[in-house]
Amino acid sequence: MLFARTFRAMTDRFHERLADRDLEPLRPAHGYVFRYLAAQPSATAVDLAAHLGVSKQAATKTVAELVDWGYVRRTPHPTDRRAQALTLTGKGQDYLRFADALWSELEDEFASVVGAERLAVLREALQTYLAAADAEGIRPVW
Amino acid sequence: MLFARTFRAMTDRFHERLADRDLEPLRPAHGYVFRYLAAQPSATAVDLAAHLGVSKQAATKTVAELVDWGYVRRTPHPTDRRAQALTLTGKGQDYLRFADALWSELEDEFASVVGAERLAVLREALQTYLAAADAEGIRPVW
DNA sequence: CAAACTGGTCAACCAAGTTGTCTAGTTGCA
DNA sequence: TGCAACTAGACAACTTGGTTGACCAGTTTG
Repeated sequence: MLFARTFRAMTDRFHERLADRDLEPLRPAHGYVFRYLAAQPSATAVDLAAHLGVSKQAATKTVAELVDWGYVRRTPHPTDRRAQALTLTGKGQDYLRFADALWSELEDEFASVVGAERLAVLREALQTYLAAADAEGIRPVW
Repeated sequence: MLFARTFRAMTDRFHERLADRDLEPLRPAHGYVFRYLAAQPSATAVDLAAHLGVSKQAATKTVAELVDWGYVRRTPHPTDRRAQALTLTGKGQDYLRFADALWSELEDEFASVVGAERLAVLREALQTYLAAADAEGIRPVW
C-alpha cells in the first residue's frame, strides 16, 4: 500500500519536526481540532464531536486537555446558556500557523524529489478520486 | 492532507467490502500479520513483534486471537524448543488471496476514475519519494 | 407550560497497547 | 564442559483513547 506508507512517512516527519520545536505533547488528532475551531466560531464540544466522528465525552476530554495546555479557551455561548463556545487562544493560532508552514515545507520537499509536474498530476488524481468516492456516498473523512 | 483522506477512503472501502463477506472481525492490523507469516516460514511471535514494531506481548495477543479464529496455527519450532513456529492455515491463505483480489479491485476502480496513465505517474512519484525518505534514514514503516 | 430534547459532566467499562517479572530453553566462552 | 548471560513466551498490572449509560440544567415545541 503505497498510500499508507507515504502518508505514514510524511506524518512521521511532521511530528518529528514538531517534537524538535514544540512543548506540549500534541498528538495527530489535535490538528483536526485546531482546524475546526479556527473555521467554526463559537463551536461547542458537541459540534466538535460530530465533526470528528467520536462521542461527545471523548471530544470533551480532548478539549479539556487543550484548555489545560492553553491552546483553547472556553467562553459562554452567545445564545445557549448550557453550552460553552470554544475558541483558539493566541497560542492556538500560533500553533496552527506553524503547522501550516511545516506542511508546506514537507510538500516542497516532496515536490523537489518527485518534480513539480508530477506533484500536480498526483494532486489532481487524488482530488478526482475523492470527489468520485464522495459522490457515491462513501462516508466523509473526519 | 490528500494522502490521508485517500488512504482513509480506500481502506474504509476495503473493510466495508470485507465486512460484507467475512465472518470474524478482522481488523486493519491483521493484514500485515498475514502477509508476514506467508512470507516468513516458521516465524515466531518475537519475529512478528519486531516486524510490526510492537512489544512481543502485543504480538502474542494478536496471534492468540488469530489462532482462536482458525487463521493461524502454532507448531513446535524446528530448532528452538522454547519457541513456536507460526504458519497460516488453509483458511488464512484463503483470506490472503481474497484480500489481494479485493485490493486489486480497488486499484482498478482507482485507475478507471483517474486514468491508467495518471495512476502510473502517481505510483512512480510515491515510490521515488519513499526511496528518498528511506535513504535519509527515516525509520521504516511497519 | 409541560413534555421532549440537548449540552455538558461524572462514572464504569473496554480494547489495544505498554512495562515488569518470571520460567524454561539456548548460547557463548573460560 | 559447565556456568553465566541471554531469549521465547506467559502472566499481571497499568496507560491511553476511546466507549456507553445516567444524570442535571437549560432549551424548544405542541
